[in-house]
Amino acid sequence: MAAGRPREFDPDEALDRALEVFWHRGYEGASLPELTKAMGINRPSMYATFGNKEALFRKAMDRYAEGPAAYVRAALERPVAREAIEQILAGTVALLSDPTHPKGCFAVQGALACGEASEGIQKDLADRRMAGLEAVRKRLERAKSEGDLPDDLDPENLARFLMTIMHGLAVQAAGGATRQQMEQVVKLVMMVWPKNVKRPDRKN
Amino acid sequence: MAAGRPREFDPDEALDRALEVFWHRGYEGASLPELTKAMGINRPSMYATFGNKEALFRKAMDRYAEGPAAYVRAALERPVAREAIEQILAGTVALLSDPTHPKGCFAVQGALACGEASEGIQKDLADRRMAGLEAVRKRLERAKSEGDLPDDLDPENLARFLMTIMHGLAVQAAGGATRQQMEQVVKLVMMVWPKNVKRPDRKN
DNA sequence: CTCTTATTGTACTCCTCGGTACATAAAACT
DNA sequence: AGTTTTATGTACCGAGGAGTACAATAAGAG
Repeated sequence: MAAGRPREFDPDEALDRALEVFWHRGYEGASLPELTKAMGINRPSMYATFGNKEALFRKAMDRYAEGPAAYVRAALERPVAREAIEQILAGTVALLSDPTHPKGCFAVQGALACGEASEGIQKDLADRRMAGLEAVRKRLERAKSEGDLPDDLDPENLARFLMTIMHGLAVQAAGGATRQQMEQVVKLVMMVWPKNVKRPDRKN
Repeated sequence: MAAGRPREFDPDEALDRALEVFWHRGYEGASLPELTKAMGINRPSMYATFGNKEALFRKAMDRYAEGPAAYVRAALERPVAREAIEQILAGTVALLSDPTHPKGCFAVQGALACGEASEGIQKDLADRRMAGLEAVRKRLERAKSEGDLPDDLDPENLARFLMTIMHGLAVQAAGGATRQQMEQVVKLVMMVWPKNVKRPDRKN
């Protein structure tokens, strides 16, 4: 089989650049000229490699989940629930205030409100956020079954509370809040989050 | 002075309709055809009355602050800080789950991320959110001076915590969260919010 | 009734958008 | 070598965006 002319760019790297633009501008606010310029390629190369703007955005979503947002999954693996939540919030603040990324959260500002043509993207992003909620909820269910969470607290409500904080911080960051300001909010949250029930080193 | 042909629509009502469209679609996602159709007028009438799309959006911002979002100001006038905060959160949930309005918060999703051309709008909306933060902060400063807030709590941090909850709820609502789900979050917040220090009826 | 003024509706303008045709270039295969 | 295959770059396409020119219309002023 003939292999043809080799590609002159790294698709993963180009995707990372595209993610940054979508992150900064949102799906609709990111134009193809701005995207391709950031990616360092021309338009036909983008279409040949990624399909179209929508497909590029979806691949950027995956990239975000596996890259910048991977800290959530990692944090949830902690044996003690309270530490998992603490680590999630620390990771959130770190990401939101990382000067090497656009301000805010890609999953929030990628397509929070949009024209009719982008409603599919909007829904998919909302589903991703919902998946995050589910992951936290499941982790808190586990904590409850392990006696790692007070009996009178509902994992679903607590998970939604945590997502509310995360998404609220994302809006603060988009509006220019500093790392210190967000850290203070997290500090308040952790002051009121249920204290450990089980010993840190007992299980898992 | 000759008065000319009379206007055939009510500007305030038309502005309300425009607000709903901007609320639903965001600044960039709202097209002029969709706007004017909802307003029940044609394009030249819109330009003659409001200036242009950007001016229309800014007037919609004012309308939002004085209308749907006016509950914040009202709540802050309550004599007891904890009741003020409770009322703000109740009002937030009520607004976010009001089926007569688009899902979510206009001030958050109006222009959270956008193209370069709309950055002025984006900044102005962020300033509005910041003004809300300032109003809450001032109210909590007052509470502190009145002995209505524990000494070890910083009004600024607490205010930002509250805004984080409000904006986080706005994202939840945009993603389809129900009134009940949001109420549960608020319940959790109020469980941990500092209890009254002064008597409810002493001052003011 | 006529003149003036301001709104209305249609039909445009120009611009940018996402997406693509097509010719050229650079590799592998025979 | 020549052929095949794939990527690149330019230059385009139709669609939809915001904004406007202009003629028609509806009131008050004289």
